[in-house]
Amino acid sequence: MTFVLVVDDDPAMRRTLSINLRARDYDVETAGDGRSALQIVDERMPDVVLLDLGLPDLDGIAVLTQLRSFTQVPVIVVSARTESDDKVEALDLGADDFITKPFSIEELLARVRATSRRAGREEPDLVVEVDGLRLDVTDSRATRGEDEIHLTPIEWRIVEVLARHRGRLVRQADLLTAVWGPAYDTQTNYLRVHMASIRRKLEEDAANPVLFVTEPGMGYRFLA
Amino acid sequence: MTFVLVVDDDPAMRRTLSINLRARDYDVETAGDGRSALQIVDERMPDVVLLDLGLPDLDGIAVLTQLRSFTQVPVIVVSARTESDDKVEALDLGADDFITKPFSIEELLARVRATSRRAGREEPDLVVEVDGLRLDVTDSRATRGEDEIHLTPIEWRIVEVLARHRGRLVRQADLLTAVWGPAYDTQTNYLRVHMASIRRKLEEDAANPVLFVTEPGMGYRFLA
DNA sequence: CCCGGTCTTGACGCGATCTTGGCGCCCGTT
DNA sequence: AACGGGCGCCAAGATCGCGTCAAGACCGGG
Repeated sequence: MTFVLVVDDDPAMRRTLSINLRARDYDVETAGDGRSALQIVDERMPDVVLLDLGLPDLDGIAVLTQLRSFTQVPVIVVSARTESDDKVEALDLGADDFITKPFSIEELLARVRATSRRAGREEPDLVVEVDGLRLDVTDSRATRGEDEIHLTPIEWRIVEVLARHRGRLVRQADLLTAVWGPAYDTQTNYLRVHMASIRRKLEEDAANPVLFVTEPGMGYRFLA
Repeated sequence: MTFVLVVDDDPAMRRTLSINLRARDYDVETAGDGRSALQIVDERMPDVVLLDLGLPDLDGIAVLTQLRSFTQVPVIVVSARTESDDKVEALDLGADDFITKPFSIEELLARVRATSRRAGREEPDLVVEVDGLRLDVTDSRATRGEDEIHLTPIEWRIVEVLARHRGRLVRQADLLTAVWGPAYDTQTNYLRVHMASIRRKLEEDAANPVLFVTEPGMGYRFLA
């Protein structure tokens, strides 16, 4: 998932952007001033930064300069001022794009897409290894030693959800909606059947599961 | 020296931009319509293209689409229309930046600098060799031993995407958007047909593919 | 204007995958 | 001891996804 940092001193703007970005499946963090923005970038390294120029403490331009001193993170500068000088300065300082308020959410999203696409962003794989078994969830690849293990799409989706909540209980309802969508039938045994085949493929001893354990009446849990 | 292609139907605009760009030591070529623009890009491969949307023959959007079908050259779209839809469309089609008329020459120059700077991180040639087969993706050339193998534009785009993610699973949706743009039809068999012809040309035994393997329900994977 | 290459679109068959219903076991409750 | 909920398991049938083929649309060049 793409991680976007929104830097703006106006809480309403932060809120609007957050809601819209999250609705498109972006992971969003916000900052209201330059210092916290720099800190967040340093700690969490976003995929894209939306940077408003009018900040209370540091000038946006100063933030950009400091950002560029330690990272190449893609930055889209947002500004109410349309003066050309601002744009020139921002772009020359290393901004990747520039957008003036007011703007449509669609345009912003398009610029975010374009920018993160250019940056060739790649998220690190979600990989789980336990004795011989290796599960690369993002790559949908499972191996035990040298042997490839083939999982079907549905099996991967189940494993993925469980792996993302590694160690924690995932309720049946959550698992069902995650894999089959919200319109699933409560009274099915989808899970029982598919969990069985997952265990056959991934467990050493499918009859005594160690990795994929069931919590009767509640759900399943992936131990790694 | 940076080589810029200016595409605009207004001779006065071409002239103004040329003068200003040349004054900054850019090498400039101009085109007044879409066809000649495409031809120039094909023959001389500029470092940056300034593309006006209002062209006499082809729509600027159409030019952009065609450009993107054979090159990743950085494109800055210039338009008099400020409607957000235009921007969204242009950016999603692969434009690198968007600027609306009227603009100051300084802003334009800054965007040109920013765009060509970004493009400057150039990638090494992508060449794959496996037994007799040699795929030079950057060059769009394929050979087996001494024999040239001809791939069509779409086939190259598919191969390119897969080769860039060599060994990793590329999901159908990603492949589709990479080749046909974001507005693809989910229920199509583009991929099936084109993968078939790619295999006929590149695999030793097309019926038992070794290089381009399919992961049913998920996507394709290029093994090298 | 025709022609060759390319891309799209629909249809079909086959194998993999998913669904569905039923059965038996374990275990806690009555 | 009987019962029932919850689960693993199985196997048959339905469905899906893919490769394949062929016909038509489209496009650029001669």
